[in-house]
Amino acid sequence: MEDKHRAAHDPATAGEFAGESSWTLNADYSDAAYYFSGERERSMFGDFGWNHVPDRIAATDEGLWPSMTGSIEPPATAAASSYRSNNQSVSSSSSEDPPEKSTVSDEKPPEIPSKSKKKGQKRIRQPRFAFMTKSEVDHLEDGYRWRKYGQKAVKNSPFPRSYYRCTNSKCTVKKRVERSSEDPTIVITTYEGRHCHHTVGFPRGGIISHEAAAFTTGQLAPTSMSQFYYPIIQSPRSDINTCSSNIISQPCQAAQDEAGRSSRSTTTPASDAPPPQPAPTDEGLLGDIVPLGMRNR
DNA sequence: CGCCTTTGACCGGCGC
DNA sequence: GCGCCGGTCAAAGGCG
Repeated sequence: MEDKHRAAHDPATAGEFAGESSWTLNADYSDAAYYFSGERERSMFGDFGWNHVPDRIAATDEGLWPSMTGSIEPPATAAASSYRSNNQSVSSSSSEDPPEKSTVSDEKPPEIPSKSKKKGQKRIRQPRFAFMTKSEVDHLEDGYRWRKYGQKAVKNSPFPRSYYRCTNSKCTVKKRVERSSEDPTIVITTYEGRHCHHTVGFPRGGIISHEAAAFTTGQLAPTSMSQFYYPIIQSPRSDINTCSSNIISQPCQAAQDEAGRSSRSTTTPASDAPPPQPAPTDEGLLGDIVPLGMRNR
């Protein structure tokens, strides 16, 4: 009970409970989990213009997940530039989504230990999206490079939770990966924050549609969005709820800096990006999307 | 040599 | 106030 309550404001944990609890549809889609499955969800992707939504989603869309997380990446298409600009314009309206430690590298006094910086600074959650995928591997390929910075045992779960951070020093995006205690074949991935750079490798055939882009950038109304997705996470806590719609789009400063000084093609990975990855196999990429849907508590 | 993972410790939030 | 728990840090070691 307590855990469930805690889970209510913890998407990752919440996803874990998704299978046993119900969720109220919350307009706060900045902190929600989505689950897809079968033809219906496949059609959902279609509705969002995700061009390649094969049986195994990830097999084609390397940039899919980051996009879904709200860490929108400009599509490697003509629409890219327009959406980047949109993101930036939207970001200006974001009162939340402060750099948890993002721009810290520039702002944090070097003499202050990184740990102590958290003192007196209330942790402000960034928009998060959780997904459940059926996969043999824990760390699903999503087109970005991640560095593991922690692993913790999860209460009531035999499987540890891994914490990853985007390797881009200017990017604050994090993600948690854990396995469902109920179904070990299900990997729960929770993204937090927004990428401020391009994916390492772009998906073949485009990443995201206008609708999806709008969705992930918060430009698509939650009401309309809910027609296609099942946000199953509610965030009872005020600090999360209050950061709902206005934190959806907040490209980090680095993104704007890069955009300003770099004229690189949208298909060119960031400087920190390694060479394009070899053709991925199904395993290791985003696995089968697990159907969950909504339930009533 | 650089990047990454591992892992124990630490810190803050929250419930009781 | 205390204890639990999630999240993060950072040193150490491994790997290519």
